Amino acid sequence: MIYTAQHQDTSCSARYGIVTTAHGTFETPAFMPVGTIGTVKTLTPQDLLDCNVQIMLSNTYHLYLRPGLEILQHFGGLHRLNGWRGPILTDSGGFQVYSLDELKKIDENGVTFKSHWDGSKHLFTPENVVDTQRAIGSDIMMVLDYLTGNPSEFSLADEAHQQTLRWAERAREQFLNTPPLYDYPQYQFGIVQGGVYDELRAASIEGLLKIGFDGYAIGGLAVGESADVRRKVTAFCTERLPKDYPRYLMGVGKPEDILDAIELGVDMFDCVIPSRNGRNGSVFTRDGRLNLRNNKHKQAKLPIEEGCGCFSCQHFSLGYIHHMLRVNEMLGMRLTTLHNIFFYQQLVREAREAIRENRFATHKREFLSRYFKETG
RNA sequence: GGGGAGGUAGCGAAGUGGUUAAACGCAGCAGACUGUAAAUCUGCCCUCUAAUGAGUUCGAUGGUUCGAAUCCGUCCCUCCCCA
Repeated sequence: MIYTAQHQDTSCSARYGIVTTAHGTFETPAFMPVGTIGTVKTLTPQDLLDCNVQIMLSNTYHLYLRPGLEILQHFGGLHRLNGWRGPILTDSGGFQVYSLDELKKIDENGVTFKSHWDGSKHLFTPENVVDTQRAIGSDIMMVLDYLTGNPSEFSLADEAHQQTLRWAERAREQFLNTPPLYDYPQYQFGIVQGGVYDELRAASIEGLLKIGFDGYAIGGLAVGESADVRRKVTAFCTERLPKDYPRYLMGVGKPEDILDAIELGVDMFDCVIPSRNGRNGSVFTRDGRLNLRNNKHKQAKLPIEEGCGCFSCQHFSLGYIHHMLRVNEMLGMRLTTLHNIFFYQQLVREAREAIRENRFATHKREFLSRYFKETG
């Protein structure tokens, strides 16, 4: 049991907890920045610590292709390769089934990808994805799942969820029958699929619980559906997932999406938004989103956000970061990424505080009211 | 003084008689980004219009032609080579 419940908010379903892994603990609700190929782009592990990151995410598909299993094992796992000594969760490559749509082929055995690097073919099975994550040495590994976009027809969503479930069973068996390659335990999460259909989500959860995992993820959301539908499906799932296991909403999301899901009882999140949007010049503040490349910021002497404790805001003006971005200096992307990751960590940190004080529902309302308020 | 090349929208640069308000790139203006094929992608970018649409353009001017950025004359201006 890796999840320790600490406090249940009395104003909603939000909860505060601690997850324990071989590389340390992290508090939930937690946000995991995405370091697909082994790094959160532009940041060092020390930067992540400075942003108060407690766990990062990486990707099995990408690491398998490069640097490859041999190198990963040569170094003794991803932690030793990339220098991040805290917990790491690896996605299975399941999302690539969705995002690399034209480069994949699915059958009962698994997924065949055409590498986006060189076009070479690679078979991913539920079993070898576990093996790969053993080589990576991630603290939490995800099962290989089959993800379709929303809306998907019932029949397709049904097929994907059933395939995911059969794969989950094989993945769990492989996990239980293989030892870790390094000297610490790893854990494995199952993934709920079923599109926007309650009936399928219910069946998916039932199947996963029967197999039994160390945590449960809600997959197949934030892939086209409206926020209302996402909220509805998320609520349906969190109500049925066991209380003593971590719940992870995969790929979500915007600050408002994360707060929504926390309120419904989700514990873990990951999303490329803070890092990718940062690189693209978009930053988050309490008063909403800002596009730093916009001309109106040229002369700004204040930091991105007054009072923000991040490295960027402590040392640089918005006008300077604007300039860095305009001239395509790497520092610009680094400073926006630093700010956004810090902002996201602050978002969940404040959520945790609010939960412990039984005021999360109010906290969320107040946050969103300011965040979406039109200023000027 | 002699010989050669050229002047196209903010810049660079296509186009050399009609489907050209004029390719493309850059710059500029905005928008998007949800388990990262993303330092990416979209849209706008002569003037007026919310839009449909209208108006004025390809150094200047005068011609040829049903029709010209594209052909001819004259002029202005750049750059290169030789003296």
